[in-house]
Amino acid sequence: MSDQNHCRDDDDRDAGGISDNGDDRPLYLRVRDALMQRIETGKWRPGQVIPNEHEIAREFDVSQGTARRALTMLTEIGYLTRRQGAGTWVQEDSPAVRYRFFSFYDKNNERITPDSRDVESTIARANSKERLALELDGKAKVIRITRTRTRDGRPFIAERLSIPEAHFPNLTNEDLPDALYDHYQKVHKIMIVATADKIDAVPADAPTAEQLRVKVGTPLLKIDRIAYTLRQKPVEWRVWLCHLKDAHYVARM
Amino acid sequence: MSDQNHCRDDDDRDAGGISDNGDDRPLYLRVRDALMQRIETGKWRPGQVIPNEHEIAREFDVSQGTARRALTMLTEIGYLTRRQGAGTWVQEDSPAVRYRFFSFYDKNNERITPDSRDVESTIARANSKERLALELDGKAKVIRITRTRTRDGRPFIAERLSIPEAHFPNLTNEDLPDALYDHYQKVHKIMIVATADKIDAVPADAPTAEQLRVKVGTPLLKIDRIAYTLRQKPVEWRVWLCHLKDAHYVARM
DNA sequence: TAGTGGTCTAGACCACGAC
DNA sequence: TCGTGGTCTAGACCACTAC
Repeated sequence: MSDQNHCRDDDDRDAGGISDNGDDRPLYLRVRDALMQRIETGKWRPGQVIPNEHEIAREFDVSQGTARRALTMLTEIGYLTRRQGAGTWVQEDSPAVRYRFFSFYDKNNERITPDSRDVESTIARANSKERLALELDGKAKVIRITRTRTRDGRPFIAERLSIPEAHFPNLTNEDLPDALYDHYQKVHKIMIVATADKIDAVPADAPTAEQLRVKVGTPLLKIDRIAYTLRQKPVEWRVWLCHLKDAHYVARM
Repeated sequence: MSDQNHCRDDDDRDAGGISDNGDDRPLYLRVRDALMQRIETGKWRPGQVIPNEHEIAREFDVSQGTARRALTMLTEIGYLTRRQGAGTWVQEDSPAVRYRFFSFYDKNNERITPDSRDVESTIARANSKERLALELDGKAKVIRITRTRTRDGRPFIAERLSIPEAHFPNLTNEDLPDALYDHYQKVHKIMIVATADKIDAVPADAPTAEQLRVKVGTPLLKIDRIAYTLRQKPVEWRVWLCHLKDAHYVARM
């Protein structure tokens, strides 16, 4: 705890607050991360109402303003929803949340929620591109997954992705749902909070053309994505090749 | 001013603070907008140091925390830069700022700053797509601009855009620089703070192929963008057709 | 009506930067 | 050393929601 407050009694440190354990970051960050952990580990479940800011302040032995700052940050990154007069909840686990990084919309500007098929996964030593993308050392292994994403039963995205095997033990033995980021969070306690996409247009090569049922040379949208955790660590590299008939990818700045 | 503060004297209202003038929004928003206006109108110029938060608080007759909140918001949207121990400045007018919405990078992940040529502009009654995109009524006029964006002298983007004539008087008589958003702000006091891009891959048609010096049918990246002011008003619709050899568009979420 | 989040204040100490 | 922004507190009132 900080000693900078002139009003508090320094003798009661660690009598209910969060211990500093060598963590000299500001209080609001420590409270934020402690609350975040409760959400990520499922102690506080989606949809659940959490204690009000007075109670949180008392629990961590900080002022209401500091607790509030932590809660505001968690609201901004989408972990929490707050409503004046009502309370604070963990963000609902809706399709809109599960697919919030799947930024494809149809011609009516409604979000597309895809299905998947032909899922295949293998484990291998990371190649040079994977080591660069995922910041891995020479001996690291990766899990490679390929899928065909479909929309109303028709293939529209050829997907291939790589993730560090060390972070996702046993993943190859699990049933993989369509929404992988959601799966990472629930099963592997890894939350994706940011992505960086490199985008270009490319002609379809022969295998991709067959996979997406288009002619060779058809213009495809290529999206090359790195996904990051809150600590800015890259944990997934994926490439999408998309044939978006009557649809589009949306980017906001 | 608010009456909710138990410590302040209600009789000194409007004796130096910001008047409410029917504006019942929170103080921090009123202070934010007042400061923003000074930046947008050029009263505070890029690179200039502005008064510290105590002085701003005193000027607007609010607490330091309230002034701070306004300053923090302006920092988050890129109007200001703050450095502990040093001070607060209006954001420098660098190429990185001028082209911050031009999100193209080369193969070394360095930002591309384009040139322009073959600029043409006309004024016309808005068509139905323009009325929809820019939220205009039936009689509104628009300025249409077409340009070829070049990189090291070679064309790589075919650009066409529409803006409401009412917001940009005399623009067709002005020398247009490469960075239009910067021009909008400096000359027309309209600041672009957000964009929404719809993205897809399309084959090059004949005129575009000639403009970009590629074969008909070459895959092009198509970016369909609406640009918004801080008040969420759409003020520009632009379409880019891009042939990105050894480059890519970047989107972050 | 009770309880929640939202706004606001006054004032303290700390970390950092310029001199 | 002095001035700046950054953190933190304690406590007030307001606006809204659920009961």
